[in-house]
Amino acid sequence: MFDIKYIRENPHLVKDGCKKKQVEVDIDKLLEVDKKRREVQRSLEEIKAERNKANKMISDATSKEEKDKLISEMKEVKEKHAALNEEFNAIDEEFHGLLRKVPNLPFDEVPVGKDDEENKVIRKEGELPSFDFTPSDHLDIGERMDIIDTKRAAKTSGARFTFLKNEVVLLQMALINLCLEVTTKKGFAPVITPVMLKPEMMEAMGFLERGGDDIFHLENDDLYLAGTSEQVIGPMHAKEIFKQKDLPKRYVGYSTCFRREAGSYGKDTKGILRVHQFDKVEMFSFTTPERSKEEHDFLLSVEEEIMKLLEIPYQVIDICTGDLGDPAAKKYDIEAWMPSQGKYRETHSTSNCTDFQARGLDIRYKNKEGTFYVHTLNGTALAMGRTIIAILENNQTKEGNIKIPKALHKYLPFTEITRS
RNA sequence: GGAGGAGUGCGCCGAAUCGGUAAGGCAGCGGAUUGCUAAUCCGUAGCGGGUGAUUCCGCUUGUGGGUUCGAGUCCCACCUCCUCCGCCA
Repeated sequence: MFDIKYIRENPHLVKDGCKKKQVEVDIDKLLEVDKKRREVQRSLEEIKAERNKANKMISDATSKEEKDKLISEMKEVKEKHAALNEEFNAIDEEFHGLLRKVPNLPFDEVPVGKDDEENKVIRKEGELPSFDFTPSDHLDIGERMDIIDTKRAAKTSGARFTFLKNEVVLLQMALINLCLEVTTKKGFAPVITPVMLKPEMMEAMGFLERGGDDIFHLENDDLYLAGTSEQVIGPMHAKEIFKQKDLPKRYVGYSTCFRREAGSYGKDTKGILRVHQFDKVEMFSFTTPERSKEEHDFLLSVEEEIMKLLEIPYQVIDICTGDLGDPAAKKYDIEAWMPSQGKYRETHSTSNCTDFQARGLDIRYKNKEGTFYVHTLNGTALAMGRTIIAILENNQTKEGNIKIPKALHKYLPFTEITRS
């Protein structure tokens, strides 16, 4: 949720930010409703004060006649109060409906652009592999070696599902272990999260207003399936107040993630790049506002450290305003090199959501000066499916084997995937 | 799924008769004082509104409704936790 006070004081900055994000919100209407709402609230408070006073008199009254007289007078006030209350509820609902539509604003330094075409490459790392043969794509490798089976998954579950099998299962466990080792050494507390969460929490995290189509909803129980453990780790501390000395509070979550991939029909239909279900290790930080930019750089540095350990060539992207989600003020993606496609594809994403989610979740921190909203940040430590693709494709040999990156050797009983 | 019990101000504990308008304690934080591994004393809930500022007003007893002049207290629905039964990896 965005800060209404800021909107009142800086309406054109907010309008400008919404425009940059390609989001349509009627800020003038919001301010008009806000003004009306406060007026109604004021008269409501006056009438409540009147009732409180009169009720005190009634409880202090000594004679029955006096009491009855006061009570009969109060019946009228009660009706006036009820009418006013109804008016307030209606306008309050309209107000929150409009306020919910306001996204977080991008930082000034975020490149302005319409869509992902205008994202900026910040840097490239790692050397691209050169093959003296035509590299196979991950699905060919996977089927040949019997480590990925999307055909049978289609039979059991439908399109965009997969069975991971044999060595790739152990590879995934090794990847999880590597991530947990790197992150816990840096002070992230590991957590396995629920994968279902309540509508109000999903809403507070800023995922429902736009982008709700991508989320699975369990009708019978009115619960959402998490698209990332970020959506669950934020609400973990809802309605809590941290002490400043306990910040930054860092978690590394491991969970299965679910996405409907609505609107991506026909896109990346082959293999396991874009599936309804995958596992992911996710970092999440609660910080003070002063520290959030520094924390964002830190999360990015952890992502890069893991990519370097895995020896996967990648590029870092500064996401432009039009491609930012509602809750984010700034976002970096990491894209890994996929030899079969001859391009970089997204594997990581890290966002600074400033106080946008914290306000909705009511998560604050306290110091000598007072109580303030925290900033929340998230970042992918490692998304399993896509990283597995990068490892399979970048490390294939002429003989048709897959070399495992050294950093994973200590977690595995093999250093190469082979088929004789 | 069935039966019973519970939820009180960032945290922990906890009082409030027949409905009369949220005591108190601990912790934490701020301050004072003493002076030495600490003790004592004072202050301190949050949010919203309003004001130049202070005073001030309103809301909040798990959540949302209802009854009433007035609800922590009575009624309804829901949430969470505990106990028992049933089912179950």
